[in-house]
Amino acid sequence: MARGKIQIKRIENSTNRQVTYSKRRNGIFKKANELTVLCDAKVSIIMFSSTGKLHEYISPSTTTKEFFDEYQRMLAVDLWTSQYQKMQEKLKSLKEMNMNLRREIRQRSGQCLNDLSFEQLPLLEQDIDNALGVIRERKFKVLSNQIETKKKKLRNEAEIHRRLRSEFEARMEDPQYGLVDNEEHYETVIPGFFALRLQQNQPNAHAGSGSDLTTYPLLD
Amino acid sequence: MARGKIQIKRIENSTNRQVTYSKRRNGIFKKANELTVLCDAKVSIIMFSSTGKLHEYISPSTTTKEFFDEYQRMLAVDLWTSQYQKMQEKLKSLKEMNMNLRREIRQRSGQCLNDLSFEQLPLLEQDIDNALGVIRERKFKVLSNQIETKKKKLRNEAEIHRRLRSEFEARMEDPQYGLVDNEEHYETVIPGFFALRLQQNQPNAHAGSGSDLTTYPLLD
DNA sequence: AACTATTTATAAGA
DNA sequence: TTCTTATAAATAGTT
Repeated sequence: MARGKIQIKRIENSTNRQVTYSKRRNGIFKKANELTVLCDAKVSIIMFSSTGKLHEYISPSTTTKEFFDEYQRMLAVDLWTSQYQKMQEKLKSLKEMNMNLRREIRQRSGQCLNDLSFEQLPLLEQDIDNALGVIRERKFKVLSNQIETKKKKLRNEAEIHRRLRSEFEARMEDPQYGLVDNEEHYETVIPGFFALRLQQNQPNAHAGSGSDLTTYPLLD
Repeated sequence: MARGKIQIKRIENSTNRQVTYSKRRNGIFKKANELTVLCDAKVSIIMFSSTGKLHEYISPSTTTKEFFDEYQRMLAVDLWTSQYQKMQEKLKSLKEMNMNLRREIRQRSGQCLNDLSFEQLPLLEQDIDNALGVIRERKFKVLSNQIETKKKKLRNEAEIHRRLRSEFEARMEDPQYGLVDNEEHYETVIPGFFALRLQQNQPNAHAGSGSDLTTYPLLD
């Protein structure tokens, strides 16, 4: 529009196109702002250049979000139906799934058995019976492991005890040391030594707690 | 900008303002379209006049929704946070809930017991054991009810049988009727009569199916 | 809505 | 990108 008229068609020269884009963009934004002020209007302009760069103008005193909200309200066209509705469907199906899972748990807990048909009842019973077996087996295994571990520890400490005692007795016979208060000596060398001996006499005092159904002997 | 320069400030004359709005709006839309063509850009313009009227320009080859979507993507700013994000949080929490419920069911089925601590195992066992008791009780009750119902039916039909037989015998002695094929007569009066008699001899043929753990006698 | 004097936007060049 | 400037385009005020 200056120094020669131009045809309104794509500018093939890339640099030129960019320059024109920049100039005209500013021109439009300026006009938009003038319109806003002169006519007390609200204007939103968003543009993407051919290179994908984003530029926007928005009248002062408003935000793009407000603009879109108002736009939606005006047209009564929900631009977000697709995403929104999909989400709502997902939500609904999840809630339903949730409800079913809860019901299954309730039934497995022995509640709400009225929902079950006569045929389903024995199936549920059998299923839960199996599960109970598995869980008992598992509990037993875990307990056994713990017992095994404790037994090993015990053996280990008994061994330490034995060695200390023999060393102690050897020293008792060694005139280099003479007589000392044995028990105090022991406590100095291994703190908790006497507690250990006590423990040997009542080893399963705390084993098996947590279940009032089954108890297992700690030592065989 | 013609016939005299104007100040860029709100046009107080309402008619004038409207006219200017209209003229300049067209000017901007024209410029926007030129930009679209010349520079291969995409432009969206939305404006509200001071009277609240909506006008929009959108580059051909795109839609306002696409535009907003792209705009959101570009800015990584969620314009719909309020509606959208809340929903996403809800979705997330539901999914999590769902997962937990599934895990509980798995554990109640005897799977994934590794997730349980040593203390939880006996609690689960006890819980399931209780549930099993409830379910067995329930099963028994339902079975008992069914048995009770069948017994009543049976008594009822036996009574019908008894009455028919006595009526039949009374008629046999009545010379008015003479001799007839008794069984055919019976089938006509009560279809399934002979089947009923059969049933009386093996009443619990199908009772107790569905459970291989417990069976109950149909009659006491 | 049309006209037109004038302002403004801008294409091309620097 | 910015400045310059000749010129095209937009438009304020008028009809």
